[in-house]
Amino acid sequence: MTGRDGSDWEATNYRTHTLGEVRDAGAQMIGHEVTVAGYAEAVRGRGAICFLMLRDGTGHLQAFLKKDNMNEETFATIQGASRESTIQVTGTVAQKRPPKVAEGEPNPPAEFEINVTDGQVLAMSQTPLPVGVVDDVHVGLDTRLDNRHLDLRRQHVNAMFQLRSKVLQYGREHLISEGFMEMNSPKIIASASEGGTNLFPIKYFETDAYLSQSPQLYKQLAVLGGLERVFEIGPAFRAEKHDTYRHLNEFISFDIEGAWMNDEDVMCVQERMIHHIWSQVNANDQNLIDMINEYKESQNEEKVAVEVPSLPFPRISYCEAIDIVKAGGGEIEWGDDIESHHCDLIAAKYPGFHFLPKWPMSMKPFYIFHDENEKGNTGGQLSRGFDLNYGRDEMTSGGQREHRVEVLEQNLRNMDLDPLDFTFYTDGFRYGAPPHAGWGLGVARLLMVLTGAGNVREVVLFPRDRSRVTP
RNA sequence: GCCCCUGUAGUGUAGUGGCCUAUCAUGGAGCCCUGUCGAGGCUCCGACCCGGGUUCAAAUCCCGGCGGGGGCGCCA
Repeated sequence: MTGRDGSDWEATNYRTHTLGEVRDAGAQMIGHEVTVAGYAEAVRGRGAICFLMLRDGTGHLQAFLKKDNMNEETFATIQGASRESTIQVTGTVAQKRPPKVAEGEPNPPAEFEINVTDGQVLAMSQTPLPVGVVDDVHVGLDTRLDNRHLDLRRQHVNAMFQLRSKVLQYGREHLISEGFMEMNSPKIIASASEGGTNLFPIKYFETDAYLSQSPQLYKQLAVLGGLERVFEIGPAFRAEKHDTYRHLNEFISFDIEGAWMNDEDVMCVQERMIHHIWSQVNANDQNLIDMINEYKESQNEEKVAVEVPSLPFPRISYCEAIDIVKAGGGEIEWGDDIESHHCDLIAAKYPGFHFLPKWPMSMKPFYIFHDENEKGNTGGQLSRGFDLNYGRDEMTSGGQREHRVEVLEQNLRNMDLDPLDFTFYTDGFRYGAPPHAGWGLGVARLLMVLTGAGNVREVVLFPRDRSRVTP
């Protein structure tokens, strides 16, 4: 049986063929008996015949039911099924009667259908649907998320999550090709791993613990332990009361860390990975992009195009970025954070992917490396920390890490943190430590770019934000 | 935490103190027709977030609560 993307699926007890398979290979299957199953997208016809439009994960196919050809009761049950009910039918593949075309118009390519001889309703759908699956009415995001199980059946939404899976696949694929290995770090941690951000406290037996805000310190320990090149795709939790289109309190972070590398080295890894992802999507997944665009068109939204970015991505150092913002009329001084409205000014010049390397050390966490000889134009200490932005939005934050344990401990003290709270981490540096670097990328942010989604919640299955913990 | 906007059938909307017995689309129920194909035709169903207040009169104005959206802040 042919599955999604042409993959080979074993027949199951519920179907011998997928709908997409009959749709595509119907010409060779005419007269063959098949059993298929799917959701009832439409059930038309109330007389002696009935058209049942079925949908499964591979596509749509019409089933044609005639009272004379089957058990009367079975016919009546299927004819009376509500939209989205799951239905299994058995019948023979036939060529569909061609539609009437105007004089002189070319005949459309042959289509196929199933002449049903038997079937059953597997589960009847309740009516009315809280979210129409094929209806051309706009649905608010909140309603959609409350009914994600149905929202997900909508073609363009489904396509977004297929695309998400592809992006992760291509990203993995690329990193593995560069010698990175996949790892997992604990999500239950004993103390604030970095300070700064707010953690979710949890009860861990008789002691207090927190949900991990980042795999940062653990992936470094793995590298120090000799794994050299690691990556992790996993959840990160932030207890911040933000409420924007791009923040969530639980998100999937795509992290890497590599030994014997500096900030520039890992920026190169990242741009090669993103280039690979875009190239692969461009080559293999235009059908998913088309589904998304089909919907955008119906809503009069701007369509998305997968433009493979050229390498290398522009590098705009923090100092340069400040100059650009100032030249654009923005109010900013060296040492200030580059905020969203500042990013708009930079994005006007660099609309696509661009790195922002060499931030002031004072703005970066204690584990970021700095070279005492690298100072900003006002004399402030620079770091080897960088961001990757797409337009106004931050995708990644990364950098070379501090591998000198005495500097690490001094950095902690400089940031009012107690080195004694971090011995689980700093101990890893006491017996020789390779210089290393890495980054963390927000998967959903990347998906927003690729799908043109205006809200990060659209590309996260069950988003967790300030006011949503269900479903 | 701050500011602005907003809440009408299952869904998405129209509505600017009396023209509201509340619009339209989609949907649901049913009938007719039917090898339809975004099927079509007809009938019906279905809503003003909650609680106060102003007024002769409130979906509409005011206050509070709850929900939603946007912006800011916060944010390795």
